[in-house]
Amino acid sequence: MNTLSEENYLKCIYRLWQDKGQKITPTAIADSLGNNPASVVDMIRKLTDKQLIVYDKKKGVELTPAGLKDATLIVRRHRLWEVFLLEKLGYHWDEIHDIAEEMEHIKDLTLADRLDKFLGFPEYDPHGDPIPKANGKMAKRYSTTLADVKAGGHCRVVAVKDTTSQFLQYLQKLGINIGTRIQLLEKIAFDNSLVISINGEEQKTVSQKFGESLLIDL
Amino acid sequence: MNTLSEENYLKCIYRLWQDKGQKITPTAIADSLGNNPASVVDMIRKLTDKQLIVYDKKKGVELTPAGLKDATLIVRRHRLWEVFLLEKLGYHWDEIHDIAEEMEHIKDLTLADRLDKFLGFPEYDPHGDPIPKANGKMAKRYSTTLADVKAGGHCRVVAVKDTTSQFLQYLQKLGINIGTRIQLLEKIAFDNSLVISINGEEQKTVSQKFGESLLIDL
DNA sequence: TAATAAAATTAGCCTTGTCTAATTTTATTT
DNA sequence: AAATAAAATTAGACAAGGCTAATTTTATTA
Repeated sequence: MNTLSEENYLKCIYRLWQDKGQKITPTAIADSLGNNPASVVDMIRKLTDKQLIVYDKKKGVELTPAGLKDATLIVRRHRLWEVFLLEKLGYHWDEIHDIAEEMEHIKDLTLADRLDKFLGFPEYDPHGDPIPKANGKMAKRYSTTLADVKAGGHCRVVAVKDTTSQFLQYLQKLGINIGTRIQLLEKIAFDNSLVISINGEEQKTVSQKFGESLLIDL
Repeated sequence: MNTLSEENYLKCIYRLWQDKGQKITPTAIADSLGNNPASVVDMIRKLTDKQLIVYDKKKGVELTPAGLKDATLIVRRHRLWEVFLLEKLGYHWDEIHDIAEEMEHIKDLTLADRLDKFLGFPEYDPHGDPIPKANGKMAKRYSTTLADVKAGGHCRVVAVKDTTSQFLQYLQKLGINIGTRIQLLEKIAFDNSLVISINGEEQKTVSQKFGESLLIDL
């Protein structure tokens, strides 16, 4: 059984691994969790002792099969609770992440599976992230962002890479949801700002950071 | 905001206060939580500093209005989650207490109210305990136990005072649920054992402890 | 009331998970 | 390759929340 902290580290490592497939360093983990690198080094030792990760100076941190299993279950619970909070309790898009952050740690062997069934076995959570199945498999993860689209190209929003309420509320204000169609009218060479048309309506300009936070399907 | 530990102490004090209306001593709290009295003394200091309790050697520990409010909310959340786990996720009577014990600590301002609405504003939880309303008020709590019934008397089970799986599974085995009708046929003078007839069927003998754990309405 | 038992409290220690500051190792740049 | 910058690590500290052992209070009983 893992502690709350251990679970948060596992989830963080899992996310970093999925996000980039790059080397996961103590500093990267520290930045991601807002912790001090010294604390991360301590936890790396603990998780290594528990055989949930392997740490190699060259390769960085990697999840072992056992660690991946644990991390996947945490992510599964997180995303299922997000669906529950939105669909059953009527929360908004931008309110659910932090609550699910707490609920994902509820430990009961059958809870995730029961919740999954109760919700009708959803494939994606409200942010467009695929929900791992009981066996660990999950639907396709999209990786192309709005920033990757060529000028003139059309696309459809399928997920958000950033689940902060700042970003989600901004999206709401712009009228963007999962499924919204966007045309990229122009890329401003100076700062990579993007001029877009949302659902065929009047054009708006958004930043490069914005574009990189929106996952799309062409 | 209270820590997990503080919340558990508040809930414990609330329960002891409701159970007996007796003086709540450090030892009583320690016994109830399975902690050492020394630890309890530490926490009494913390909760006193936060003005959630008042401790007087003569009167014992008492919740302040602020402490009562916090404790009531924790109990409200616990009992609502129990209803959810039983009714929506299909858990059994004896499985829900421990899970709700974790879920009651999820902190979100509107969560309890949304859950309450989603569940249809239940008055009682699956163990027959009244669920505090958003304003802190709650339906009647029963206090008469099967052990209080006179020989020959009839009664109806309305709640359980003990929510351990040991007790609940025993009840299940005997075919006793909330609403079950019981006739007390005889009290054995020697050890206060109770000879009962469940739903008018063949008689069974149960202990005094058993009788004191079952709340009934005459 | 004195003796004894029980309860409460204090003192000091432990573990978890965090931190800062100092040091060592590794990378990068000149 | 040497100098410098960045990253990793170690050492030592701290807060929370628990413990044991010892001591002081408070109750109870002879």
